[in-house]
Amino acid sequence: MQFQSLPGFREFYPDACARRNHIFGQWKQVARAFNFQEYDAPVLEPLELYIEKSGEEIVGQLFNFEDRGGRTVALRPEMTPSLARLIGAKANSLKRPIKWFNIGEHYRYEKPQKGRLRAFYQFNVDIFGESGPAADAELIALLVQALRTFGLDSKDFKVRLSDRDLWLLMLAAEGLDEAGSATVLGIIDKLERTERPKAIEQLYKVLGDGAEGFLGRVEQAIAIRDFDTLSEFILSLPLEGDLATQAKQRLKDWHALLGGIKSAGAADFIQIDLGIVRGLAYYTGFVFEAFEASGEGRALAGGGRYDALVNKLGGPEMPAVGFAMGDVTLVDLLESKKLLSTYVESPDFIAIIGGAEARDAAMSDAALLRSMGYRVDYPLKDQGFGKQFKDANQKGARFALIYGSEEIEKGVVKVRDFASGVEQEFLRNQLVELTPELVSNGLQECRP
RNA sequence: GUGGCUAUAGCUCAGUUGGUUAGAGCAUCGGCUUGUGGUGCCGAGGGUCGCGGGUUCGAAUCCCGUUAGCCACCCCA
Repeated sequence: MQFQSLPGFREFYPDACARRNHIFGQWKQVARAFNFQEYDAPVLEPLELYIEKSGEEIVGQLFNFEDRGGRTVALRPEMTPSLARLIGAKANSLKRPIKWFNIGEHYRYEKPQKGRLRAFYQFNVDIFGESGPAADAELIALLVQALRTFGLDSKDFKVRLSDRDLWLLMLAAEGLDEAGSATVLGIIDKLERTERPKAIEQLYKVLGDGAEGFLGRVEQAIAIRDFDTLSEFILSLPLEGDLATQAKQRLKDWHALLGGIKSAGAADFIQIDLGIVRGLAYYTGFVFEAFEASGEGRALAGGGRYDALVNKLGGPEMPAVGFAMGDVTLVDLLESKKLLSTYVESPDFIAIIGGAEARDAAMSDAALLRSMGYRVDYPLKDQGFGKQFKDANQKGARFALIYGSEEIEKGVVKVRDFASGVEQEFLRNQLVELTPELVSNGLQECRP
């Protein structure tokens, strides 16, 4: 019987695993640089947690089952509900702002295809306890940095920035109530992939004869790419009283957000684009998605504000903003831009062993160097010198430790620096003292 | 859930109108005297040609079915 891995699940051979760890390392480093703290949460959760957040239809896309105790459970498809629970449970004792991140595997039962698997890693970054746009700016700056750290620049990706609050104001100006707004936002979210007549048909159900004119105004809004035009557009909306005040305040928030992003050096990566709505109902303010600039490929990351979710999942009122970045589309992009190399680590030392007696000496020295934290290897079976040197080279060793009968007799080991070709004998009983200097400087050609 | 494409060695692929025992490169392993460098030379292992049926004297090749993978649509927290 031949076994294969399950569809959409990956196996990581050492080179792939090293590459994955490199990506995690970069993510982690950026999160640390922004002073976010790492947390973790269970991979398996009660199914109800996800239904509560996203509704029954979610179940079709979950790895869910009944455990032996009769509990209905699911592998986590995302981190946010677990995180919201963690936050909610200790909300009153956590110092704010709460800046947390996680890197973990997530699972969705979907048909695997390009950029999308059933098991994937996500970099989740969130800020809780700060409702002002400074938090959104901080998070977007981190998102941009988390992509730039791989060598991607503003020609490679953009962060499209939108705002559900502005949309709600625009829709209020159109006379839509809350329910109507929700429906229309869903349509706007998909506008990019919908043919125009079809969109009008969908809008007609909510707006009647005004659908086509409405769509025109929506398209006008979506085309806006700079703040001044956006500002003008919003101020020209037929809003009165409280709504007009809200609109002005919201523009101030936009101004602050864009200012913050600019100060963080991320302005080149931002593209105002109200076409981004993000289908999820729980988003409440600014929303954003990082996209490959070419327009090809899937979203690299997505996020936004979700001020109501912690409360909805049983916690106190807690403003929140966060994003998630997946590893699958990121690796696709980095590969296409040739920004990934090989990350397998090479040994510091490989012993070249002349015979049985030499083997004892080599193993004893290897044990010593290993205990000092150096990466040391030696051949597990006796082989000719030529072959051993060849192998040492292929493994990328920095130094050869040569143990032949002459060296053993003298109580030394001959060290060869593969980079310079220089060899020097070291007294074996002085390895502890001499090795740090050797590793930091290597062996150089001696000049008189 | 719908559609398209593909399937030959670990990987990338050849394989003629159907014709002996299915090949190459890379990779792996061994050898080229137990004292010196990645690309050199010699050699070896490794394939039920995805699987099942059919046509034929004869099938990797033609036909039918099936499975898996990839890609696109749907969806995408």
